Amino acid sequence: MPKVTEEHTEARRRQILSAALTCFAREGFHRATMQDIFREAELSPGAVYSYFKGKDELIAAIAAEVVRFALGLFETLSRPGPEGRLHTPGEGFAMLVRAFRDIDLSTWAHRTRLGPQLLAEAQRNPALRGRVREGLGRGVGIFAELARAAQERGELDPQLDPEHVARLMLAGFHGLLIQVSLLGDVVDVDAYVKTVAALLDSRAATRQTTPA
Amino acid sequence: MPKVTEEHTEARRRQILSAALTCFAREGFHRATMQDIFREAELSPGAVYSYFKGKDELIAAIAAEVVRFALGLFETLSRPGPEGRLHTPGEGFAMLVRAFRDIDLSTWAHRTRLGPQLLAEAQRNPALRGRVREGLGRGVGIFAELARAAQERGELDPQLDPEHVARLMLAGFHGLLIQVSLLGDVVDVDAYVKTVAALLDSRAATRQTTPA
Amino acid sequence: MPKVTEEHTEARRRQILSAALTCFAREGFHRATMQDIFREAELSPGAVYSYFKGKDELIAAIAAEVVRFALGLFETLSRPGPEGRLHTPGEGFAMLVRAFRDIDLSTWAHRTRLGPQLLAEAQRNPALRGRVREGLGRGVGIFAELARAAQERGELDPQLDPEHVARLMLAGFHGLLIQVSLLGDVVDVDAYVKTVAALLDSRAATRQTTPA
Amino acid sequence: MPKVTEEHTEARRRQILSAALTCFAREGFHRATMQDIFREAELSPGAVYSYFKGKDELIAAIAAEVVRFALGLFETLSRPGPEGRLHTPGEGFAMLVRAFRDIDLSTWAHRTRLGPQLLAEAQRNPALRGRVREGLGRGVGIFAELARAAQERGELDPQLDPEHVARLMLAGFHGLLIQVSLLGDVVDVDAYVKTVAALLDSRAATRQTTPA
DNA sequence: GATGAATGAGTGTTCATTCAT
DNA sequence: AATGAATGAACACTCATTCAT
Repeated sequence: MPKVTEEHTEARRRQILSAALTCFAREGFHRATMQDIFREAELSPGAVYSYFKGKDELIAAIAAEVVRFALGLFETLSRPGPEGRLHTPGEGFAMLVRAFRDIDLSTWAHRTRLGPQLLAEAQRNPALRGRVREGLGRGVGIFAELARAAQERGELDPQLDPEHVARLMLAGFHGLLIQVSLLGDVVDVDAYVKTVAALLDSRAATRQTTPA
Repeated sequence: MPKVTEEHTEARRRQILSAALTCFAREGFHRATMQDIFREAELSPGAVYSYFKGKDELIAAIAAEVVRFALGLFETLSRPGPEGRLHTPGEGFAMLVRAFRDIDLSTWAHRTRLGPQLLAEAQRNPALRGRVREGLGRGVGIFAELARAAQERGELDPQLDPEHVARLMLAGFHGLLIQVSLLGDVVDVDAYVKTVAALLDSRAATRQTTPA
Repeated sequence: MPKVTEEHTEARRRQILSAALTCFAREGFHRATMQDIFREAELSPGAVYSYFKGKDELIAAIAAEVVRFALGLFETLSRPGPEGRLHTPGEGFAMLVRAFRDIDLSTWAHRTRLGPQLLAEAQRNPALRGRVREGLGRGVGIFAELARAAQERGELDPQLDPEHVARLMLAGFHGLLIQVSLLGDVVDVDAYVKTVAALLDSRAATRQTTPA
Repeated sequence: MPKVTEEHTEARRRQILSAALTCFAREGFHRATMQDIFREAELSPGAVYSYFKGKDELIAAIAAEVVRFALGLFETLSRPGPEGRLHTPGEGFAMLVRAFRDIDLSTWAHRTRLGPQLLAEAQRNPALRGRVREGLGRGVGIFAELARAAQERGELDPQLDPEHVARLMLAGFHGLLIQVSLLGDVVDVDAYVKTVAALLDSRAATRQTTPA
């Protein structure tokens, strides 16, 4: 009992989760077997099962981590930037993509594979579904807020529905993951982000000026 | 039951494919068992296996159909509309979503579930991967063309990279499927399409005017 | 009813049996499927099933044919040859091998494969077992008779047990089929026959000469 | 059940192999199901599959054991006996049959059934085929050697082709298995062996006397 | 706490056989 | 008589999970 500290426990959890993530990204949730994970983690079945109740819990834990990451990011996005105003939608979008690309708890390639799988799996797995919906809802809320703020500052066409601008931003992100996971480096992520941001932001500044 | 031909055979194929689609949409490719499909199709294992070589071929056939549909649609999009000019990107996007929503070979709900699954599955399944990549490539090509034409007509900011505008359009579509599959009717598809189209099209008319 | 004559019926039976024999020799009794046979016979399942009750009956019919052939041959062997005396064991052995090799109702290669399979299958299949035992018994009987006659003529060591000489002759035949089926042309059948015959017969030639 | 090793593993392998051998001898390779083997071994499917990759490997392992046994025996036969000379062909034959009859890793009845099946199966199964050919080749080589030595000692008719005498000896063995598997105790194995040995050996003694 | 051999329900698939036409 | 689409029991095999040590 004194032997095993909390740190040890947490380290083991991370070790297992990391192995699982690698396997899931490599093979998909269903094709990856628990044996694969035991091997990747260099741990016995019993060891893994004493930290997680089963495969579903492993998937859920990974999903939870991804969603937690996203929620934290949204939180950041909802706070004014250094210039003292809320980020523009374009800035927000760029920050989302970049933050997601720069985490180090696994490679960008792994994450682009995992994202679409998680999204697809969430359709059927109630535990995932709740979490993912929460993340989605929060994302739409934040981005809609940015859009509304931009409209108020006269930087975005006031006729556009902020909620649906927000949905497009999320879609733009999810769709990017899909394209990268299937096409790899053919997709120039930076150029994509720049184009999307330009489309979202340049927008109404123009508008505003125009009519007058 | 001898001397049955062509129509009968084709009808059976459709019956099986339709049952498979229902099961895959309901349970996911991996969780759906062949038994589920036999039951849904009200056919015996042997009957199904005499039309398709196995589960993989069933998945491949469904993917092929989806991709074929998309390619046909892209073909339509690449031809000038009634006004004698190419469709604007916004029109193109709206046509894509609406066409996909209005096919009747199964419900919209089924298709929104199937899409993300197909995209996720394509990561690991080489047969799917090739097809999906082809569809993706063609889609980017067509939408980029529309974007370029719009730029030439002075309707889209010439600074935007047409390829990445096209990628965003595809992403906007895939992301929509994801959101609808997870959130259901919470998503107002028509409003979404209108917003995206407005964002894509209104654009440069304004721009044009601005500099002055 | 008038349409289909008995000849027609018999021709169909032979057509089916011949196809089955080809398939069984090519794939083995268990691996060969009824579908293979339908294809080989260019006949529908129903057609085949109206002539034979099932796969087992097909196997039984082929076995029956082989055994009938062997029994006919043994009958011939049991009758005195042109010189007015019974054949020597060596002559008998040579006649057995040559007769079996020269039937034309299928190739020698087919028959060398079928033989060992039939013998193995007879262990478990009661219908075959009875027939094969009958053939075996008759073979031992005939060859033992030849051996006894040779002993009486002073051409074979009288100390040898005729029954077991007969068993060796049959074994020499079955073992030849095995070797040919596994080694193909590596086995020089004629040289083998000559050697076996010499071993069985020469014996007494010596003997003959001796007394003098 | 952790920390089990070597002996345990080897014991399990033998337990499974033994169960498989029993089932194969009882039902034949194809009719025996894996379920039969699980039941006979009193083990679960997973347990069996963790020791052997599949049914084919089980068959291959059994074949390997039989061939290994035969090769070891041939090795023994190729060495001079107590009298300082090579065994006569008749002695060699008797040793082969007796050694095969006296192993205790399963009953003689089982082995007489397995032999012909293995020989038949080897026709189609390339893995078996290679092994069996090797055993056959070695057997012919050894027996031919014994025959040649006997010829040199003046104990065997020098006109006989040693290779084909050897083939007859192998055939005499395989054919014995066939007869015993089909006829059971009707066959007096000892008398058979004595007769065959006498035929092979007594031979030239006679010869010797003749010329004079 | 950790091990890993063992479990067994469940999977995708095959194929001898039937029977409406 | 002949067809061939359809059946469904049976098969080989997988893999998430357990538990004696």
